[in-house]
Amino acid sequence: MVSEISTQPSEALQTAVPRWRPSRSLEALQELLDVGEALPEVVARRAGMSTTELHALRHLSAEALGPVELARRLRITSAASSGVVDRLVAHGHAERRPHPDDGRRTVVVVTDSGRAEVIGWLRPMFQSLAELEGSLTPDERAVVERYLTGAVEAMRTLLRG
Amino acid sequence: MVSEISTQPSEALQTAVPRWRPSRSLEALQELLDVGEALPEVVARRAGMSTTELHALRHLSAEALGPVELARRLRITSAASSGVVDRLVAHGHAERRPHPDDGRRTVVVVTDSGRAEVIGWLRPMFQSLAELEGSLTPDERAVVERYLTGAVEAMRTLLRG
DNA sequence: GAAATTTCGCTAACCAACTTAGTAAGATCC
DNA sequence: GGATCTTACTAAGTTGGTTAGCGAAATTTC
Repeated sequence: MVSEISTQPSEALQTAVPRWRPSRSLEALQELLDVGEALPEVVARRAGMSTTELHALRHLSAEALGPVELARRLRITSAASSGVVDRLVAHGHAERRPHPDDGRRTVVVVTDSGRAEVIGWLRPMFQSLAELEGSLTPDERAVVERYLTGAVEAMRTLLRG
Repeated sequence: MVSEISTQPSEALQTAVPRWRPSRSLEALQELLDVGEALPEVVARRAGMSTTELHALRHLSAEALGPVELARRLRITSAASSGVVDRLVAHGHAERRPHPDDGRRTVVVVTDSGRAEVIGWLRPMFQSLAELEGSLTPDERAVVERYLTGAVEAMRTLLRG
């Protein structure tokens, strides 16, 4: 074996990277975002569905929605959302019901199976996170909360810009 | 108009959700993960590439890698990675170079254009985040760091589990 | 040091899940 | 009450992943 991962095979191949010298917490945030992105994919595949379907279940678990509103939240087209709902229904994770007041609309409701699917996979994590939070003093919790909402704001700005 | 988002059209449609009563900071974390997931998609489309390509550029900006190692980090197959590198090269964002010591290997190196692409889009966010962090006292920063690494650990456990 | 095995990067064929485009039905607005 | 908008859907096309498998180079085994 030449080298495990030879990142510096020669000077010529190693370009001058204008490095951030990111602080530890910025690094931790990066890492958090990375696993945060990997996690739904892994969990979804484990549960035999696509990432989008898992997210749809998450949203629908909080409140019943129509396909169009679901599409907006998932940042996909309503055509795609239609297919997502089809697949959820096919797997018994959701049901379509007619909207009582509006003949055009459909209300997508999560079934117990769907809710179990979402909660079952994510509960251990939420438990750990709740514990982690429990280990903080109220003051510390306030600091964390301020940081998190600030980070969300920074990212949202870029999202809109 | 019947209602903006009619979430409770009737009692029959509103299923009994076994609600978390998530704490504020857990909610903030959820939100952070959500925008954290939305952001690469939006930025990538803006830059005219796929999410995977953007992530590839991010990894390659830190260090030059071969397609197989890149694939491992992106959690895709080496076949897919081959295509990712093809597209990056086609857009002038990366170059393939032969590995000096190992005739089988290729080293993928980011070009200036590729680096500009990544940094240009993400810099404003990192700047905001750096500012946010600057507004913390050293003690607070330590708290945040501890929380973030703890959260990463909790999620990583689920990832491996 | 030759043969067997592994690793790397790639191509080909296939497939899942998105997009765009467009339709019909019902609601809303002068 | 006719024009316009909204909702949900279908059909066709595109993108970007997968599995399978190949040749070349490196590594291990005998």
